[in-house]
Amino acid sequence: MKKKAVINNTPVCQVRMQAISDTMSILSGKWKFHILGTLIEGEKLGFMDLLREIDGIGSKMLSKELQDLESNHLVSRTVMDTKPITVNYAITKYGVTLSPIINELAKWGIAYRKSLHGSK
Amino acid sequence: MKKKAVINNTPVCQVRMQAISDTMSILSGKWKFHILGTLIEGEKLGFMDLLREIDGIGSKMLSKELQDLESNHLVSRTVMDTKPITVNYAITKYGVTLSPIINELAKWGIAYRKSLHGSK
DNA sequence: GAAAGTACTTTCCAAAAGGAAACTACCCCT
DNA sequence: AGGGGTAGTTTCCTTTTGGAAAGTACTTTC
Repeated sequence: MKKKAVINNTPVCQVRMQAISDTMSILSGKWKFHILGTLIEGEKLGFMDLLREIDGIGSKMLSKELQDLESNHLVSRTVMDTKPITVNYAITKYGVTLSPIINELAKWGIAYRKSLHGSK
Repeated sequence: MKKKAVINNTPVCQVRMQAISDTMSILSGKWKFHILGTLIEGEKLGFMDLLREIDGIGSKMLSKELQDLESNHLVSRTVMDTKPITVNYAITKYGVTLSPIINELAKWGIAYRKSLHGSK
């Protein structure tokens, strides 16, 4: 008799797995968390500000990632009609709902560093 | 006067950012969360079990991801001396500490689906 | 009118990630 | 000795990701 599949994959598990995939696909890429984290700290930053704040990122990636985040309503983009045209990027109310995730990731990462230290 | 950098990037922020990068690099790749999630549900699964449980994964990826997870002590691998040799994979005590992250990701993803539904 | 600042986009390329299929190797059963 | 199960590894290929550098366009300041 051949084992056919799915033992633990109940509907509940499937939904959870799908949900995790959704979240991760929205937050995928090397820079999403850096951008979100920076925007959560310093509200309302311009493109060049972000370029300076986020060490190592290039303008192509910053532009692309901001578009991704904007299309998912996590970040807002407002063109100001100042003398030299400026653009304000900010986290949205919805973007702030990611805070628990970001906090858990940071907490775990900090504990991870400590555990490496302790085990040596 | 040229703007030089780092407005909000205080030491605290730097540490948080680093921690998030650490966590994400450990959990990187398409399959890590699927594997961890499956192992958290059904404890002690064999290689072929995982291959069947995780829809779409191939043996190469499964093998590689399991090695990654094992080297970070999130998953244990035990060779059983049964008649046809079998191997037990299980989450470690340490791996279970990822639960809060996984739960937050799932929670957010479920809410995200609902918000898509509601806005239409 | 040249330099410098705003905000990007485009091109070109290298590296990383991931998948399909085949292959190894060993054991059990009939 | 052939079929089926265990646990992987290897090869070859395509897709995705990301980076460096240069270019666009428009404005203010010296």
